[in-house]
Amino acid sequence: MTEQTNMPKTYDPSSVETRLYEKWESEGLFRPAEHKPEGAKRFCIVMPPPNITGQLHMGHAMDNTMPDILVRYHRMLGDDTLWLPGTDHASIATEVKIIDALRKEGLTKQDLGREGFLKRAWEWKAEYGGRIEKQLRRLGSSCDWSRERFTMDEGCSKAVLEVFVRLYEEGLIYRGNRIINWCPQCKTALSDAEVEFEEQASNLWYIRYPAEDGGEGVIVATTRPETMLGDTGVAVNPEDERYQHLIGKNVILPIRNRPIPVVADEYVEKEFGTGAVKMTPAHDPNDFEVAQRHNLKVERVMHDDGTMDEVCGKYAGMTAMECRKAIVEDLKALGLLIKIEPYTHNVGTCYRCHHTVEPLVSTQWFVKMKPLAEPAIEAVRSGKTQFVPERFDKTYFNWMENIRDWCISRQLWWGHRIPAYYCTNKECGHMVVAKEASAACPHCGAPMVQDEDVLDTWFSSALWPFSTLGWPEKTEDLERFYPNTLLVTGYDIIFFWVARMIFSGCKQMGETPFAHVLIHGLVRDAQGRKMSKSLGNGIDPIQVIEKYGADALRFALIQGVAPGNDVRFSDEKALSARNFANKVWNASRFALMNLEGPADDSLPKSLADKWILTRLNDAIRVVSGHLDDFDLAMAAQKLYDFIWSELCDWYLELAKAPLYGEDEQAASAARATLKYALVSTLRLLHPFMPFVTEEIYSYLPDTQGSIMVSPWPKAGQDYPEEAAAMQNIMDVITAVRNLRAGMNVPPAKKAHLYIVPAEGVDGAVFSDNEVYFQRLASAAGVTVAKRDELPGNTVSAVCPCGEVFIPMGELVDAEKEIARLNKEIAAMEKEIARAEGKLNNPGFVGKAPAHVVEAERAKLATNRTMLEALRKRLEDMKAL
RNA sequence: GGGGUUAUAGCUCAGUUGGUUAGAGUGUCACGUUGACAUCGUGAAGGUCGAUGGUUCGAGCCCAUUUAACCCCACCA
Repeated sequence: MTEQTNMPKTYDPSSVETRLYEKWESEGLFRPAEHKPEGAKRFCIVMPPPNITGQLHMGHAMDNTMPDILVRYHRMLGDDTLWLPGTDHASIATEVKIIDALRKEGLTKQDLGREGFLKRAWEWKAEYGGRIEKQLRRLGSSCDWSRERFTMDEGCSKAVLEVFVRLYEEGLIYRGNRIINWCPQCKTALSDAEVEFEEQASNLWYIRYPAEDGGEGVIVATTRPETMLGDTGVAVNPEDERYQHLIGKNVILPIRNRPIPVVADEYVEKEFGTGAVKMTPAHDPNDFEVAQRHNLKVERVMHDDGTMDEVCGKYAGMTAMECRKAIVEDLKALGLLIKIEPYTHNVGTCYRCHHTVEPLVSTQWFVKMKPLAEPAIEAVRSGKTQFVPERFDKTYFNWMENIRDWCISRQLWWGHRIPAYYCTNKECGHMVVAKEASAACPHCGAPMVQDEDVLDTWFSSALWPFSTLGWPEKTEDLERFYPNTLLVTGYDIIFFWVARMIFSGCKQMGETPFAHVLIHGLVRDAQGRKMSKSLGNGIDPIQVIEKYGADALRFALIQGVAPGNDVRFSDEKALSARNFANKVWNASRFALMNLEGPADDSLPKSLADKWILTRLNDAIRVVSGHLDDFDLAMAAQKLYDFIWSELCDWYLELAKAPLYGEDEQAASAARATLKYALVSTLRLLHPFMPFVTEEIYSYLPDTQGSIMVSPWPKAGQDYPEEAAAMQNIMDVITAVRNLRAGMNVPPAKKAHLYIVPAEGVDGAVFSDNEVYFQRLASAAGVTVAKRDELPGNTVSAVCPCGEVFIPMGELVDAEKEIARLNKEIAAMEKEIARAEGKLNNPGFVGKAPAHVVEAERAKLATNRTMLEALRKRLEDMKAL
């Protein structure tokens, strides 16, 4: 060792990560240049904004690790790189949390009033909004915090107003009384996307609706007897012979004792139930549509809180469940309940509180989707936006092509208030939609009041790729970074977010918001279960960072994951990644101990030097290629293999010879290569493991500034011949190790090697590089020999480049050696037979590409030589 | 009902446009502390790539059928 290094023996992430991040941030390294550099390519990503109420979870860790790798890569490439962070106000999720907090103080949101509640919400945002940002920093996210945005900040709110008014004026936003999903718990409307279906065991109740003329009438089957109070008709299939006589007539709705018409509609399946369906247009989406076609009345029978309303008479005030019970009892008493069948069906629930959703008719605001969906479908169909992996475009098309109008109003307070103003004069009733509040009605002059509702939280996040860049103003950032290059997010929010950003971008900007959408899967627990609060199986990324370091967490998240697939996260994975970081640390530590002294790049390079430089070039090409394809897992795998199996296991060991040797020139050349290879490798690894690479970089001599703004490595000169020669040496070393291990020879016991080169292999390569065998194969020395010059009592191995013999004296067990040789011969014969079969096949020789055939021939020739050597060797052994 | 994913070593998973004798991590076994690292090194054992059929000179990879598990959408009351 020429020099002690002050690098600690093991890498301790906790002592460096925060310090490095603060340094990066304070030096402004996350920010793009003031203005776009001449000729630079754009690389821009907007961060999926986490909810302000949220705590960092593995989904966020994935959402941020992947872009960070790509952003750091492109920054090093010299691209005009921006990663824009921000947070989401998460209307319903936040409001629910605040209401929970209020309840603990014995308060309701009504107690505070709208203004008081919003004040409270902003305080909440100030308190918790910062938490997630701090946590994102711990991951190493190199986003430009100076451009950080919030969906309810002034600029984003302005964008929301602009879009709402524009769409309204074009007739793409309208207010209507339609059937929507209502959450009785959250007391708000929901969009279709916000309803999750759950399978529930229930019953199918068969109820008789007698005919008006006193006949038998019809039996309907229903899963929701309580909604019969709102029935305004019965539907049958037009072709159903059983009911022809009833079509156009009335039946009597029991309990309410009113006549309702029987209508014929294709929607009804003859085979299901009785083939007759009760129509409750106000509380069932399908019934609502049938009712539209047949002019059936729409009558609500339920309050917004899910209890039965006044028209229900004695049932008023009951919950749906209480009412169901009572109705069933009453129908039974009336003799109209025919039978009850067990039945399992899907029930819609609220995606936030999981309360059963009530479909009901209500006046809400909607976005007319068809005209918006078309350009958005085209954007993906034409390839202007590409999903990676591609298969997710199917998910996207399927949704976009079957899209229904988007209910955007929410009966909440926390969010963007709908910019609609109503005249308080009931007789006038004029409505104005405008960016500026209207104080007086333009028609009658009466005071105006603003709509009470706020917008779906996804309405504002749909604008994120451009609202964050300053739109609707024509800012330099908008010009410079729109369209974004890439969006990275999980497949679970393709509908909620990705799809809506695409149509919003197409509509407002006239251009799709991003060229690529990189989709990742869910992070699951070690058993493959979805992480959830109720299961309590969530893994906290911060705890993983504290235990193993952010680099380890990042690496564990992307390593060995096929694109778009779910990932199982386990402690073992993080441990393995931590060990890799430590390996890199120690390899660097070794290098640093030996970099003291001249390092002359112009001196003749050793075989090992030329080999590692060639392998490094390969790593540079492969890693860059995978990053260009967004294949982070493959890039990480290549780095792992190159660093551990080639750089550390071979090159560092090989380099010890010149580094510890007497030859100053050789040492100088080795230092030059070692330094170059190490710096290049650290740069390649930096996007994946930013902290450990930066920390090492700071210890290296002659490196200035931060590794994160150092240039991405470019492949240099290749040395194919020397690399092949080195590979031959490595093959022999491996064979020798193999032989020795087979005989349990301890490393301390050195042995002389006799190498008989194969035809066409220059033996000088082995003798000139004797030192490699001494260091790595416990060799006392190497003699390049002819077969007839060999000593007796040897064990041997056959490599493609020749044979190696080790005289092991009494250690040689002839019987064991013969058995081993027989085994090898058998394997070789099998392989030769395979190759011969292939090459004797005229189809293969005729149709396979020339290089494949050539490779097969070359291999066969080598194998034949090896087989011959093995047989000879067997003869010799038997002769002993 | 429609769409999608997964099935490869004991376990967890990779495997790029079809082309050497299918890889890694982890676990197991043997040996080892050789002047970066035991968070390590060397070596070994371990797989008829879910099944069947097809296309092809050649299939883990492409096609069809099939079995099993899972996910998303639709929502026959």
